[in-house]
Amino acid sequence: MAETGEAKFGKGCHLHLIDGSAFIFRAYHALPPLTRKSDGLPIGAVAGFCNMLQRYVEGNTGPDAPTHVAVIFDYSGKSFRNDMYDQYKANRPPAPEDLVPQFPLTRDATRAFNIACKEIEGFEADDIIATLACQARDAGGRCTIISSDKDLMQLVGDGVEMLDAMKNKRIDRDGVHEKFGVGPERVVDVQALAGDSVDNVPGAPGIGIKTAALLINEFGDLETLLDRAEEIKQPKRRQTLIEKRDQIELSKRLVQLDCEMELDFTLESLEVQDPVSEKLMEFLAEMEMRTLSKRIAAQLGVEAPVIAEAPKADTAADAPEAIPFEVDKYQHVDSAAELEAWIAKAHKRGWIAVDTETTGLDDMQVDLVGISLCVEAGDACYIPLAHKKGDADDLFGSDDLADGQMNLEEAVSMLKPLLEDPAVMKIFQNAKYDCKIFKRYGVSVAPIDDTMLMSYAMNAGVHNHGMDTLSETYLSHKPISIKSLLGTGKSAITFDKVPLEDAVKYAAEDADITLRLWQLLKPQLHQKKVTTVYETLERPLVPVLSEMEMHGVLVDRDALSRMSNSFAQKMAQYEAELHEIAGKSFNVQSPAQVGQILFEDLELEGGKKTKTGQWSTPADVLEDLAAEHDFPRRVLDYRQLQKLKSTYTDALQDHINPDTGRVHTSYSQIGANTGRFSSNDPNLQNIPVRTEEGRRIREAFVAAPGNKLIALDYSQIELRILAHIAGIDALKQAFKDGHDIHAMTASEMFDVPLDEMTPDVRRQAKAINFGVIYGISAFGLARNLHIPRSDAQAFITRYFERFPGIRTYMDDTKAFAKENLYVQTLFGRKINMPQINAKGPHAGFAARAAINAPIQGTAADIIRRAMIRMPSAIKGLPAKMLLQVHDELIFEVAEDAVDDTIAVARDVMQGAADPAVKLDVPLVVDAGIGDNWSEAH
DNA sequence: CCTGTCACG
DNA sequence: GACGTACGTGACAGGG
Repeated sequence: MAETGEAKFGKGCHLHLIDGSAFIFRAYHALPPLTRKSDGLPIGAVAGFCNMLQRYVEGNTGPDAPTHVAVIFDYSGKSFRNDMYDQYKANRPPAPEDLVPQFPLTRDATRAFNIACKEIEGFEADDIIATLACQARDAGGRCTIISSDKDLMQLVGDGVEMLDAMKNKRIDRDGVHEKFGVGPERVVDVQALAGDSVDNVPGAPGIGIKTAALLINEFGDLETLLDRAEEIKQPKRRQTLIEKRDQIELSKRLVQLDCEMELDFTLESLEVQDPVSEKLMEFLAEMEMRTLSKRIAAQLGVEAPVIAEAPKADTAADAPEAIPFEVDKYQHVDSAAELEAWIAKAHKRGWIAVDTETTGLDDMQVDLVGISLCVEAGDACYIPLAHKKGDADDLFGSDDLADGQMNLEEAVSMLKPLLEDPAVMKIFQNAKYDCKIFKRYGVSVAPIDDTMLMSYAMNAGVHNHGMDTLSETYLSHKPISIKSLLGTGKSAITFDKVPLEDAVKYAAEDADITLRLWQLLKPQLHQKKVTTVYETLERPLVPVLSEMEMHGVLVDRDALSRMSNSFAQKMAQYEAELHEIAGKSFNVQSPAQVGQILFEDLELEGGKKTKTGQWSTPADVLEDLAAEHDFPRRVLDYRQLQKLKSTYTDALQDHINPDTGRVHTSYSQIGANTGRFSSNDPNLQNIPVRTEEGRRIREAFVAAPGNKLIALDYSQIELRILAHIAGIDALKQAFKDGHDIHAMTASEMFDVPLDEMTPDVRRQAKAINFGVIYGISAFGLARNLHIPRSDAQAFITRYFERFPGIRTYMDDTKAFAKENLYVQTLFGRKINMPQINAKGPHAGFAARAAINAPIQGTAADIIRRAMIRMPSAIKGLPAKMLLQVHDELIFEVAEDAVDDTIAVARDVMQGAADPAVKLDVPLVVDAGIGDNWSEAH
């Protein structure tokens, strides 16, 4: 194998840069829509792409053969050029549906060919190509750009040439002159004038390439031409150049490629590598490309893989020869040489399963204890790094490190290049946790796959997605329990106290299981048609959420502490009053004791018992009783303060991280079956807002000095989605016209003209609108509005008369769910409904969930898409995305960038459904600014 | 560990 | 005809 990364790129070196996107699109259009036999995954473009790569590799002989090579891809999403001109590439149609899942596969293909594969967020492939070509030229080497894209022609010259792979034609200075009528250094000037309808570069109207070249050749360059435009003889042309000067200058900036990007890799790292036949054959076999694998096998002189005709096995039960779990075979790695061998294995294979062991569960505070790796099922290792010496005499163990461990810094620095290598897939169970740990040790892990997220994309609603569940379900294997190593409760130890021998078995097994799950689940994504969901709505969120969580939000501890004290005083007073009224001392915090006093001592009417036989004392019951007696009112007052104090003003202080001084929640992508996130430790998605007292807690969430908090929230997003999905013209029109949707509903239902609308009528309509989203029932509506059930039923009947499409949507959705056992969002997320055909009391429950899930889930998908695009959109602004609360995003922004950030973030949020889904209703985002969350909201 | 209660969208 | 229901979450306290 070639030695990597040492020989300096310079004279005699020849860099090949392949325009990956051009390859993909050419392959896609050149081939019929082939699909993988076993599961129907579209692979036409991948097959064509592999073919082209193979032909390219085969042709690499003779004087033009490269010493260095990379395939460069466009990073999906917007580039920095959209910041200059928001219409840039705006009339590009979205990629065809069956091409989208093939994009990541072409990256996999490139890695399988052992060719470097590069893409950088916020930049186009052309800019990376430009930067590398310039670097190669400046180092005295040659560069060949394999592309026929005219935008790249500006780079030609001084050792840089282009190669049109289709026509096998080299393009040098003369070739560029032939195309543009000017030399490479003036190409951008011609393009600036001629514009480009494909990329939506405006240019000068009425001027094409021919005229542009004429003008440039006459005046020398664009700047001179524009300065001396008065001298142009043709009146029309003269006028255009004078009037459209700004537009032309913008066009030049748009077509000018960036030669000075900061790259996180060097030319040397692109050195040509020998093909690794196992890796390539594995990939081709997975894609079930028989002909191509035979051809390439023959070329490499290896055995072609046997590709079965039958579909792949689904679960362990179907797998004929499952490799057994043998924990005694796992390797204990304690030397650099052993670790080096594992790293080499991973490079050769192109993937590796990784798991970290730490001293606890808080990824912002715990220490790394060890790392386990697995490349082949059954063959895993554990690298203990910070285990403590066990000391039989000392109950508390020892602070000394145990023997048989590598130095932590050394191991991490050895693993860093592998973990950051774009050509090697890193596989995790719950990647966010491990990635955050690694980030704290200076490693930015990418690319990643996550078996937990795969399971969620396929089986949300069917089972949970923890490793134990997945292992038992899919591998028929019960993993070693962590409790058996750590114990439980007060006597539990941390992982660094676990003896090495036990730790190796447990930790390596986790990596082994993760790898096996990945091998099993990854192909199932296609079978279940959720590859796009996984690739576009799940996996890209891992780095986004990691960054938000690690940044955290600033909380004013003193403000919380003052509130706690004030609440405590009031509570003591209320407690005394309650004891006085009851005539005895009791625990106000015990619902059982409160119930006894209410319904037995005070003999109030209307009490109900819970299923455990206790008196039930929820707020709405106490609210009703408050009309007759002071006692229930005071209990409500007490409970409110108790809630605010224990859950918020006290608990939040404990969550302030001592190192950062900020609060770092953790979001769970799999927390809700609908696609919503959940937030925990602490939950920052349920900070009070509905009462005056509660809102004061939001005042304690503050911006750092010199900054503001801004909050952007989707207005009525679920109702808008309902209007779209159910196709309700009246609702859609009202949203388009920007009308008050609840007033409009009320007007329709009760025949009240809008200008005679009363707040109460509007309030009732609002309750009905929300009821519809939840799968309305007369009981629920009646309880919410405090009206008789018959009245509620009449409202609902009336509503369905006026909006028959809503009933159709509900009926259709229920029918779909019963038939398919799942429902779907507009973006293809599946929410499984295994209970939908259950009889008995659960039936109504499942039906309402089925009605709600596509609406709530589509809204969740939309804000997920916005969040994924946000980091690149706000890059360059002094702004950080901090929090998500279902339909709201909160940012911390330097004061002078508040307006810019709102403009950019609002654009991203309002356009988040595009281009995958064209909504019939506009999405509207409201924004607030403040020194704290209360002001911003 | 489960239940009841209540905070949010 | 009765039953029990608005959809989705997480945290805390009480009590066994």
